[in-house]
Amino acid sequence: MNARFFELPAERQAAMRNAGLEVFAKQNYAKASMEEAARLAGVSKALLFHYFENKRGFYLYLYEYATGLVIREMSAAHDYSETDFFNILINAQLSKIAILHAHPYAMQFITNAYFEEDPRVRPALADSFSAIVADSSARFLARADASKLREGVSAEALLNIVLWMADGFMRSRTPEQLQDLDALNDVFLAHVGLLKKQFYKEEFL
Amino acid sequence: MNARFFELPAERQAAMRNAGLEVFAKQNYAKASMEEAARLAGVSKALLFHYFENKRGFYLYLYEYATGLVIREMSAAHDYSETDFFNILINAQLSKIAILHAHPYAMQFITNAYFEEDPRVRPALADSFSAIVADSSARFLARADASKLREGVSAEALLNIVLWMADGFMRSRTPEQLQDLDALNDVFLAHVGLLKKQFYKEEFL
DNA sequence: CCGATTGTTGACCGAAACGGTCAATGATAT
DNA sequence: ATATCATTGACCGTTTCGGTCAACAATCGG
Repeated sequence: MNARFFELPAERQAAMRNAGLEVFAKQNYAKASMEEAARLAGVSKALLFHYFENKRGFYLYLYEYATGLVIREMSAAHDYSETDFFNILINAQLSKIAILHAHPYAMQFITNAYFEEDPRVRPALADSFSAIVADSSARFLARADASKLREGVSAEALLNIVLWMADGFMRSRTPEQLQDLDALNDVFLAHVGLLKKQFYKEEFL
Repeated sequence: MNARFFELPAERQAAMRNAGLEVFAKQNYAKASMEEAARLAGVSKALLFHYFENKRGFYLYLYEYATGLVIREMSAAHDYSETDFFNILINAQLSKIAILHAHPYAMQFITNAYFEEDPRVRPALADSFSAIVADSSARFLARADASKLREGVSAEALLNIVLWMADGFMRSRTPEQLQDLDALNDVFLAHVGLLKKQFYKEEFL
């Protein structure tokens, strides 16, 4: 790619990046259109090809950008000293909410990349990132303090419930709801608080 | 449309329908391709146009089919005498699971149709179906017996949790997992059972 | 004020895919 | 044998695809 891209005003860079993340988040590599990305970014198609050698180069730059962004944001907010079951999950989910608020298409882009099979880009996509995500549940369960949970409550099952719920919650948000970060956090915290109240032994509430 | 379509062997009808539901579930009306639908159905594009006058006719037939299917399946399993909070939700979700098992793209097709804005089809899409879905939560809350819930538990909040969780659960299923209907039901029931155990007063367990 | 560099675009290219048509083929049933 | 009908490959004109390029405009160092 053309390194002069990074000399552009930040908003222009962001416009191209966000447009690219959007088209590749909504379709697979083959079907996503550079023309549409340019349209969404508000620049000419020729300009996109001026900064990125071709579709593949654009895609791979976005991949690097999105994975870097998510790893950075997720680990920045991570507190390794925290052991409370719900607090760990809440912190992780608040980070995800913040990412989705600031970069609505970055997560979906990464998810698509994980399943992307196009031979033009598949070999260039690392599995390291997916590997980190894959066993994050195991690492969570190893660290989270399950002793605060009421008798007979499976930590794995409760983790599933919270993760599925968080996923469903985020997906059911309208674009307007995604705009209001504080309201988003409040609603999520209120519901997870309800879970916590029922699943923790009384002495830990 | 050509009524002779219904004289075809059932598998052939299903192949065309499922292919159509798939392409319109994955893309909006404008971007979805009749060519791809034919490819997925394993028939020639000309045959599709033989049975459906044009893209619009195909889409509108699928809309009618999908909404009819979902309404039929959902109401067939519905028990109006049931008032238990969790049982109502479980029954509804088991119906959804069965639909998603048998017609993996019908639900997403309907969701897309709800947001479809293309002027060629938008005017022909009824809002009656969406209206039914929209206030189903209110009707549920009016009928469900919230008195079994522990002190201080909001029925609305718990409903959200279960719905979001069910949504996240279904979305995280792999295609292979979607194949095994019994296992699907078991996993879902186990998790919802865990919720029930914590949210119901002890005398109702 | 100059010329060189760089940001930006409209017009264009050949190829592919689009929605849609049609003549021809093959099967079936009377 | 004939009429009916399922089915398709080839084709139409149009649009969109990834990608290129010449040209214009802005900026900047001398």
